[in-house]
Amino acid sequence: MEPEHAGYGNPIMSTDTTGTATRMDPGARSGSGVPDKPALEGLEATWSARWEADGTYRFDRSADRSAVYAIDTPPPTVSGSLHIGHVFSFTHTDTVARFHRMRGRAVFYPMGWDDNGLATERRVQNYFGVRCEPTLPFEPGFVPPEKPGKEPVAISRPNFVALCHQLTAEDEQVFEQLWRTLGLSVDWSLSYATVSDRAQRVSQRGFLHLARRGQVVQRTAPTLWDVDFRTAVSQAELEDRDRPGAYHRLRFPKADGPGAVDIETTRPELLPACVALVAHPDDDRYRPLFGTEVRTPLFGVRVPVVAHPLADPEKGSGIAMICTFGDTTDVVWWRELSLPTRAIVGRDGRLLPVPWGEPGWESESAGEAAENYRPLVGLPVNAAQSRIVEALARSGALIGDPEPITHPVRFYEKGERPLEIVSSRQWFIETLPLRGRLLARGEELRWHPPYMAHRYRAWVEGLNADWNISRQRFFGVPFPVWYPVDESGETVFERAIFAGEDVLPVDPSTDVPDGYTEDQRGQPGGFVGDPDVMDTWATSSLTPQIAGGWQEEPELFATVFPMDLRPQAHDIIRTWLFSTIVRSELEHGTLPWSDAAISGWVLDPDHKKMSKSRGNVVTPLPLLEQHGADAVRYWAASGRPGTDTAVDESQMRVGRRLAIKVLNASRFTLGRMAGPDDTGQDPSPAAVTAPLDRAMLARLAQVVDEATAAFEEYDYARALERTEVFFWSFCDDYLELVKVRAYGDGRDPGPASAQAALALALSVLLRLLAPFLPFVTEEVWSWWRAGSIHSARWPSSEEFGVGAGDAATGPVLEVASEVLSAIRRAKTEAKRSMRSPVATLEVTDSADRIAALLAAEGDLRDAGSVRSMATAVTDDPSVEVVLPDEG
RNA sequence: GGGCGUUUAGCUCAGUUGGUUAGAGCGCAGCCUUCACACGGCUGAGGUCGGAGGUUCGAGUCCUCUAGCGCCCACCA
Repeated sequence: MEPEHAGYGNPIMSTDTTGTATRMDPGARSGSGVPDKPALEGLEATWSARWEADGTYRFDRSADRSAVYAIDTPPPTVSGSLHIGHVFSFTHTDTVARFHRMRGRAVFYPMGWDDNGLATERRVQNYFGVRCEPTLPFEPGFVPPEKPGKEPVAISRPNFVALCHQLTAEDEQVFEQLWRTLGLSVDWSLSYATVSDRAQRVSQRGFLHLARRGQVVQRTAPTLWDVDFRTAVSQAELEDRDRPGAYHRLRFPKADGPGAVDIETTRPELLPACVALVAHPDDDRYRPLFGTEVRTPLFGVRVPVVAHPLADPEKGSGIAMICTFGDTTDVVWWRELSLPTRAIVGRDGRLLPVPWGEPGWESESAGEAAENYRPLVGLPVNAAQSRIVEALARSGALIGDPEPITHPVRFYEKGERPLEIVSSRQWFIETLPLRGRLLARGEELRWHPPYMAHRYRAWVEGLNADWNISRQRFFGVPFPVWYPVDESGETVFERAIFAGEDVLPVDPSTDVPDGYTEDQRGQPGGFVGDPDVMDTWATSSLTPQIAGGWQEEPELFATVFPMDLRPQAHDIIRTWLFSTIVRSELEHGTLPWSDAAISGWVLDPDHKKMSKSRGNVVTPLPLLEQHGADAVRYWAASGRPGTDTAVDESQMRVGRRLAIKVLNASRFTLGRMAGPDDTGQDPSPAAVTAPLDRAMLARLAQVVDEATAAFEEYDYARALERTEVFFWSFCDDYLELVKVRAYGDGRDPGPASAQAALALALSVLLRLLAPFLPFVTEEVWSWWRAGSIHSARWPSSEEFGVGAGDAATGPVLEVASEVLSAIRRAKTEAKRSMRSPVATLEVTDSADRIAALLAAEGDLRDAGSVRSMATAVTDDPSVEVVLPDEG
């Protein structure tokens, strides 16, 4: 029993007033609290409300660390649409949470909302028809247009942020309702949002700690840049997309003397930004050129021919132009070869005006260069390319026709145009020096399934840049930093003024650093706030600290950190999982959790990846309404850990059938008992004496062990499968076999044994199924037990004691079931009713199996309506069923 | 280019240290209006386990090679 949750009482008394569809008129019930027509409809509403009211899933803060099971829940992006994938992976986590709760752990299972970042900004822009214009003043009482107009309304940053908060709050309500309907055993009192003050404090404090230790640095460096969003992005947010392009063969005349060098490029528009040509040091074709100079066509700039091992002799002409900056290889070359910078692409993706002939832009024909460049200024890179190719063709520097190719191009994962690389000032967490330690943490973490560790390792080994955490956006956690402005009005970035930890969170655009006053903002001798916000992962990487109350609730944090489980999907190993390990390593010198359970994707019914552009995204609510939460959970829990799984409504129908079977089999089982179960306790296994009953319990004990072992390894799918297989055979065979005997008055050893076995098995089976089907199991539990099944203890095979079978009773259930099947087969082939009698039954088999059969003879004869039965021991097993003549 | 996963009945998938005639559900067919369940039950027909080779008394299960599918990573001129 579970004395701490004895408050449920009997639902006949306590929930009839709710008038839910499952509740029949009390008069229609059988005596023991079992409804006559049990049904699934309405269970979600009834029980989710009840769990909330009773605090069934409330985390026990007084628990000892060793008794705590803490989950670092993935905060869903509330600005995204509800997605069946959420239901899938959150169900997996929930089954694990319920398992550990039933095993007696205090489960720390918070819900987080990721309402940070670009996704929210975009949704707010579209939803309200507004755009953020940071130069505008705050407008108190601003109300957005009822319907978004054609032209977005420009509003101030504070107004924009307010709308972000408003919309995310509404979205969070929708999500929470979905989660409650799905039956997640979350402690809703622990919810957090990534833009909350608390999350901002943690983010800013984490940043300040890094800054104090010199682990975050500000640098002006070539930065991956999305020209549409006008923000920097990090390596983790890149993705490659195949795009059409073309090799253009360009001729560079030698600067001194006759001759020329031909190179190939897909980005001829970057020719004005060319700072060198590069070939492999061992490439004999170009070796004589190393150390010499060539002139860029059209612009007449002298650039050196240099050697670097990254140049691939096989690619193109084997010699490439280095521009500042076309891609990340250019950055490597530029850095390692100490080349000058000639940047021509602005932050808006258009070509900048440049001073030909002046320092850095020396040209042997500056006038001509300026003439050739002028038409390009202000053009987007694509248009500039067309224009410059025309000019190159006219000048004779373009050799042959461009050769179309398809090649991978870097994009921001949420972006629509290829990334450019611009030089800008950004905050970086220095991850490159950490690689060794991060790899070791990856080894230390227990991955489920284990092969997911490869993805992490590949990512860490492939790191080529520190983590840029600055974003030039509006809605996010600001950096708690200001900079002095010197007397000449220049910002002195080198002397950053950090906020004190006691005043967090701060917004440097409205708060003032110590020693200054607001009227000094932006003035010579005054200060300016850091205009950027943090990368969304800079906050999400701290979810264990945010949820666990780091530095705010020290006792809580000590109790839950390091956490036990990080559940997440495999697509964000390189972002969320990686960045969380980085932050924990730097701040705490430990893993943030011991285990990571990686779930797969949900694919559409045709096994295609779901995406908005394909229009095949499946929303969960209609499925929950049609099939019921337990059924949808059944489908989700059938997906093996880490495996991509298709939306499969037929699986949901199977789940629904299972849930209904639980209702009916429970009703039947409880109806077999001599009277209402007035003890509220499982019967003693000692009461189970009949060999068939003992054999059934022995098999069930194995199932308990298997399910427990599977859950301990996070293999909820196996636990479900083992339980389910047993449950169906329990219904189809065992229940049929004991049906008649269990009708007895309970005083004979036979009926008493059957009734005890039924009650014990039902109690165990409901508990095994509770993590998967929380609603229907709770409903049935409420018919005959006090308290929530979800606070009941997980079954253990030790509970069965003497009830667990021994070798002698082992095959009884198996043999009896097989012979019963043979009887059914005979009746089916003869097209008889299953109730029709069997005249004689003759069974031959080995001595052991015949003995087992005889041990269940009475049950078998009852179940099969067998009039006469004969057995013989032979080496040739057979079952002969003789039906009486018809009529 | 490197790596990971996957390939078992029409479909979706189990198959845990290699061991008797390869399992389930769905779908399909037939039967049963059975007193827990027609949102049901029973029974049945369907695979030789992607391909080739090897190890072994014995392989879906281990090894090698190979093909298809999916994914991850990569310096993408």
